[in-house]
Amino acid sequence: MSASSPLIYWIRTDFRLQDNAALKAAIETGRPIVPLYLHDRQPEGNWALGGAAKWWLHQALEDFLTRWKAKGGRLILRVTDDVLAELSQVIEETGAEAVYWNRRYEPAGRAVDERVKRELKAAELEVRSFQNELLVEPHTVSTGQGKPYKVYTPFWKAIKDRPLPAIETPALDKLRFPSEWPRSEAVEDCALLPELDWPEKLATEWQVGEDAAQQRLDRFLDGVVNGYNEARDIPSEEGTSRLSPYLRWGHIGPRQVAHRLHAEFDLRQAGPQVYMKELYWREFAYNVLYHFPETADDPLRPEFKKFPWQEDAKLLAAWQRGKTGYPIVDAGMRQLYQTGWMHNRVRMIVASLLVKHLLQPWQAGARWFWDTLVDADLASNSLGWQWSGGCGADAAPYFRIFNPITQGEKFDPEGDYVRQWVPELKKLSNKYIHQPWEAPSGTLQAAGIRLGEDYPKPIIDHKAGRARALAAFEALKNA
DNA sequence: TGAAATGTTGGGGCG
DNA sequence: ACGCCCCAACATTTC
Repeated sequence: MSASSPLIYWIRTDFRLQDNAALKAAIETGRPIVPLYLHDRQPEGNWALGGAAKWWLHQALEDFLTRWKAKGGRLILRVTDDVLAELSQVIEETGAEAVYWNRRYEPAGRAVDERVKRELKAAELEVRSFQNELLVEPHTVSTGQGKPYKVYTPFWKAIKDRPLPAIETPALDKLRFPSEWPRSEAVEDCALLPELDWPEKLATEWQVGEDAAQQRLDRFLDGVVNGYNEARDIPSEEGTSRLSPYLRWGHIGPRQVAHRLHAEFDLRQAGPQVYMKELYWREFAYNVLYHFPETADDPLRPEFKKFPWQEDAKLLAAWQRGKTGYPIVDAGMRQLYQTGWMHNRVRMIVASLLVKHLLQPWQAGARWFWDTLVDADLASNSLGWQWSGGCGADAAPYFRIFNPITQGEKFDPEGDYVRQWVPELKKLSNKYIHQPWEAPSGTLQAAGIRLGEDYPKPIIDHKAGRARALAAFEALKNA
């Protein structure tokens, strides 16, 4: 092997130059580096990127192009239907003798990576993969019985005292690039942007890229995290980190977040401690999906395959568009569609309504979130929806049914969140903001609301919906 | 990281 | 003074 032949750094969801294990190791070889992104037009499995994710990816690629250019290099972009064939092609064009990447963990990606690694090694290339996107890789965790954890708390206890993996700082000043570059396609060739005006709304909401990720973290650690344990439940406040899309796309890594928490905070304090545990919920989600790869599509608890869902396209559509008649739910669904993101407390509330009151399969909700969230992450999304459906790892018991009225009153007591996203209810007083159908007709009129026209009546009566969900669960138990 | 139903307790009004 | 009732507040259990 020639020491001056190029090395391909294969980029997937690790759009950052800092804290990058594969890149660090690549630079240390002293070889010229070819940064490569392969856009797979026809990925295997059911989870091709959703619309919001594609929009984000487009911006991420542009950010990364700029970033590599600033370093005197390039980002090579290829659109393909066959990742292995395209990678082999680039290897041939460049004369590369090594390929490095950071590991991914979802089932389809793992299958591709295993095949690629086998084939390239058979062709006598040096192939290395690295831990970069997780604090704890799933294959290193098991219970005393040698089984995967299915409950968060024991999982957390088992791994919380492990030393944090060290930050991997690439020596960017030692970067070398080849003198001749292979051809690259343009970001536009990936055809990631939809024809709708949707992206304009997303663009006003999100700054995409590595710098923006660091700014988000700075802002969160500059105070917000101290109140996180309580403020995280109030959707009208900036009480959460909003780092989820940045973690999803690797603009920032969990090591960077965890190390700063350790360095700058006392983790016995409630705020930083609760946030750290949330970071480990992400680890738990990856752990579950890794060990139970079917859980993106099927319930972890197999008896739930027979749950008597009552699929109904109209109900689903009303939920998707934020027209259920329950203000806190509609506010959440509209925030999601308009910004590509929804506050986590509200995610639980809207999920409960869809799965319980409306008896729609959790997979339908998971799919909508997958298409509309900029942070759509297969592991977290699957875990979250199975949690809501009562059929997953450490799930809420099925009979835990959120009351959308009291949840609204508890977590949006002044109605600020509802008024922001459901402006037609703006003039309604706090007393009725979470249950407009209870308002006297004069009050509604004064607020300029004709119920059923300006704003829908409740799609289902809460008490009746709750009773029906419990009956469905009872039927499942007896089946 | 619930909610509702049911049970228990204790204070106050009142005959 | 006492028993009775009502009800709020809290605790427990049930879904």
